[in-house]
This record gives sequence, C-alpha cells and structure tokens, in this order.
Amino acid sequence: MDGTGACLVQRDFTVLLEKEHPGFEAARRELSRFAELVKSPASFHTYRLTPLSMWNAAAQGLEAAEILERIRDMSRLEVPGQVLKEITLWLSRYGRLRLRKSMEQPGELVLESTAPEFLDEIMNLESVQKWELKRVTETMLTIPVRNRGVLKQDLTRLGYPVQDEVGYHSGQALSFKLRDQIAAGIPFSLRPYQCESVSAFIGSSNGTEGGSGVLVLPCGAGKTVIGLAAMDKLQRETLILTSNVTSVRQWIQELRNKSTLSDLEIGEYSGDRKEVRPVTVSTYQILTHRSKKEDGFKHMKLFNERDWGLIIYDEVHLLPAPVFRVTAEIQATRRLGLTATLVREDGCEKDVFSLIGPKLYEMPWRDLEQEGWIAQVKCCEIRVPMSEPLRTKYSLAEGRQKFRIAAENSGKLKVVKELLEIHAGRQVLIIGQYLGQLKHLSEQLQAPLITGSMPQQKRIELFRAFRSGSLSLLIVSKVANFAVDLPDASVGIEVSGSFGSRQEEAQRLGRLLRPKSGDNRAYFYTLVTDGTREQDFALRRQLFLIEQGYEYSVQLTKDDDDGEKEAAQ
DNA sequence: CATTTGGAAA
DNA sequence: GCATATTCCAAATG
Repeated sequence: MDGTGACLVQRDFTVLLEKEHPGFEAARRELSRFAELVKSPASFHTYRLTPLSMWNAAAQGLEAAEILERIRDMSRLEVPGQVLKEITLWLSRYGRLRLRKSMEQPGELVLESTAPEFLDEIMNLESVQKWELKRVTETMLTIPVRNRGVLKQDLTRLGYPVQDEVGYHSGQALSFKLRDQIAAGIPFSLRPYQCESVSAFIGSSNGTEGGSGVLVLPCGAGKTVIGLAAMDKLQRETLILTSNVTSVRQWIQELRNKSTLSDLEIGEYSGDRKEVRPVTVSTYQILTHRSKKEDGFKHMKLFNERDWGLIIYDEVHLLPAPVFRVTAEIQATRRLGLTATLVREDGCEKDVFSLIGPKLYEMPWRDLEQEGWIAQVKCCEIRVPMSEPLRTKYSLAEGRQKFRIAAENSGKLKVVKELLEIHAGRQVLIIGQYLGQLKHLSEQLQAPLITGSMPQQKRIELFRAFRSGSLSLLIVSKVANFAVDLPDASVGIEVSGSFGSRQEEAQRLGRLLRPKSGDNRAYFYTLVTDGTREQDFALRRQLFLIEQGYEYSVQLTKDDDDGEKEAAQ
C-alpha cells in the first residue's frame, strides 16, 4: 500500500496484477496460493478472491493473518475495508465445524464446533433440515451416516465448510508393487514433488489429515505416476475415472508398465469393453450414459460392484453432476482428485471441495519448469493472411464451409517453411485436421504423413525413426489424439485445429512437449487465418492454455517482408 | 465382428 | 443466450 505494489484489489474481490511490474513474479506466486486466476489478457492478470480459494489456502495450513498481510503488502492502494472484512469472515469459518464418528451410535455422525453459535446458525438453516440434524448438546449435533456427503455439500455451498474426520472404510486389499518400466530390478522412483503430493494425500498415520482431496499439477508433471504411487501406499482395489477413452488406455498402459499387476487384474470399463477387475479404469461419460431419456444411470453400479478402497478422479474439474451425486453417497471411500486446473464455474467447484476434498497440494508449473521436469513451452499464434481470391471465396461461403476455407488457407505453407528453417535441427510435428491439406504439405515438404488409414506396422516404423532422430519431420492427422505412443518432439505446428476441444488441445501439448535435452525449450505454433472465424476458436484455446500456465503470444505475418521471428530467440 | 449411424451431453 | 462442434456410447448395419 505504499503506492508501488503490483496489485490492485477491487471492491468486487478481483485483484488486478500488472504484468510489467517488478514485483509481478513474487505477487503471482503469492496469489496462486489463495486466489483464482480468472483471465490473463494483455497487461493485467485478473485474480479473484473467493470463499473457496480461501478455504483451499487454509486447508494447506495458511493462516488468516498471513493472507491478510500478504494482500496488504502487494496492494498498491489501501485495500477496501469491506474486502478485508469478508475475507476474515470466510476464513473464520474454516475448521470450525468438524465431522466425526459417534461414540454411542454406530449409524450416526457427530458434527461439532467449539463455537455453539455456529451450530445455532446451522440449525436455523431451513434447507439442511432434510438431512435429519439433531442437536444433542451445546457443541454437538448428530446426523445419520448416509447423509455425510450431502450435508457437507450443502453446508459448503451455504458458506460453512466442514472438516471431515470420520475416516474411511478400507476396501478390499490388493497386493502389488511398483517397478521401473525399463528394468524390473531398478526400484521405482518418484520425483521430489511427486513424493510430496502423495504424502499430502495420504496424510499422517492417524488419518485425520489428508485422506481425500485434490492435487493440482500441470500437464506433463506425471499425474498418473502420482496416482500409481497413491495406490501403492494404500494397496487396495482401485477405481480410476477419467475424461475420455484415450486417457483410459494411457492409465492402463502405465499400470501395466509400472506395476506388478497382471493384465487380469486391470480392467477397462468403456463403450468397447465392460471389465470390472481389481483395478478398473473408466470414463465419466459411460457412468452418466442413459439409453433413453428417462432411464436410470445403469453404469453407476460400477461404484458398488467391487469393494473399492480408493477412487481416483482424473481431470476432476470435468466431473459431471450425476457423478457428484453418487460420490456424495460413497464418502466412506477414499477419493483422490487430480487436475491441472481447478474449475472456475462456481457451484461445481464447491462440490469438488466438499465431496472429493480440499486442495491438498499445488505445484506451480513455473517451478517444474525451472527444475527441468517439464519443458519451457513457448506458445505462439501466427496470423496468416488470405490471398485476394481466397478472401472472395470465403466471404461467399457460409457456416461450415467458411471455417474450412480459412483452415485450409494455402498461405500457411509458406509460414510452415519459415518455421522449419528457424527450428532446423529440431524434431518437428505438424498436426492438422484436414487430410487434403496435410497431403499437400506432405508432398511440398517431403515428409511422411500418418493418417488413420496407415497400417499400424508402418506407423510404428515411422514413430521409431522419428524417435531415433533419423527422421526429423512428421505430419500427423488427428490420429495423434489416439496414439498412446506418439513420439516426443520439441516443436509442434498446428496448421488446422478443432473448434471445441480445448482440453484435448492442452493434453496434446502436454504430451508432445516433454522435457527436452539441451536447453529444455519447446515451441508450439498455431496457424490461424487472419480476419476469419478461425480466430474466435483459437482465442478460446488460448484462454485454456493460459489457465494452464502457458505463455501465449500473437504474431502477425506481413505479406512480404517478414522481419525476424522473435519468438524463436 | 468391424464399421457406420444416431442420440445425448455440455 | 443460441447454436454449434465435439465426444462418447450403443444400436444398427453389412
């Protein structure tokens, strides 16, 4: 508040952080602990202070006094009194309500608080009365065990977070070991941050800390490995839920490679297969699938088909509402949420907090980058102009056609060639949507093209050549999305992208751009035709990647004199 | 049995 | 705010 701080704290609980400010980096680091990044356009990053962001911070042991002090320190101007007051109120509610087992009644849980007036307030909330609350003493009330989840969910929504200390049902034992995938003799090793995050989840031995909750880690940080390590600690039958089939296959591959579990102990529960085994991997989609509109969710029974000791929710920010409902009923089972980005849509984020658990650990991507665990990625959108005849064609076409014309803009070839020159000597992958465009590029650049119709054997050969370095340029269609063994590259060029799937995009990027030998840098370019609808979609993708922590820059190409490509320097 | 088609979700 | 593309699953198809 000395007039020089990097942040502006506004009355609506948003915080503007100035990018060019010398204190930017330090402030960013602080804010990431107790605020949510909302958007990051040109010169200011916007964060928001919410009850949830405060509780998550508190769950990680941050004290109210410290948070308030940090906010004051960073703020350029006097922080609005109302903001400080509200934050203090939010934080004062954390940890005041504890849920534990009843000593007398096995079918009941006790909700207790050292502050009786707190319980008074709750008894006066009409909407939670349906969960059969009974006031037994000044400091205690009881509820039936079955309402554990829904009560927490409601109270959290109403602003009263509950600390769940009931503990867990252990589930069916399953004995296995982790192993190094390369040589069976080498013990499995975790990176330091992976160890820390697993410890944060498992918690102390008395089971009051950790237990259930969410770990936030950037793409490429090895989330599956952390999941495996958590399984290893518990040694119980496990249900793993993820966002799509590709990810299901990836989990299964990792389980096979890095654990002593036999193939018969690992099941895939998807549209194709319906295996329920000691370790089962499935998607959210199949769980919420209904044959007819008014049919029940016939796959939800998966939650009860075995005696699971652990449920892993991968990409927990994508968890759909019906799965929340079932999750509310199985609060006795340990739950681990994994994500690269905590959700921003309200309600849903609160349900993750109350039903899966608080944020137990967060690894800032920048730290991983500095320590060399993931590559430093530079993302760049390049605006490619259209030729005059093409522009005419574009303006005459409509809807779908428009997009395709823009995507297949032949002017992109020139840009690709330039990029290849700049990054000579690196392994480059070109990714595109339309086969015609890719074929053309393949001919012009003398590089092999992998499409869905290419036989598996041939693909593997090309992947191998690329991996060994004897081949340095590969063009792939969207089969890249499904290839589990897609090789490593340090430059990705997207010549035409899909409209929606931002998450797919980030996943692709995270997988393409693993740590690099040498300078540990990687580049990702998106080629977008200037002045067309393609831009709008690219904008959405950008936002997503920015949320993930990637830096994005936009570059215009001029028709002739191109100047230098600073992006590569 | 593999591929195509349709419907639902978000 | 509507529409649209995307994605998955399941039923139909040859």
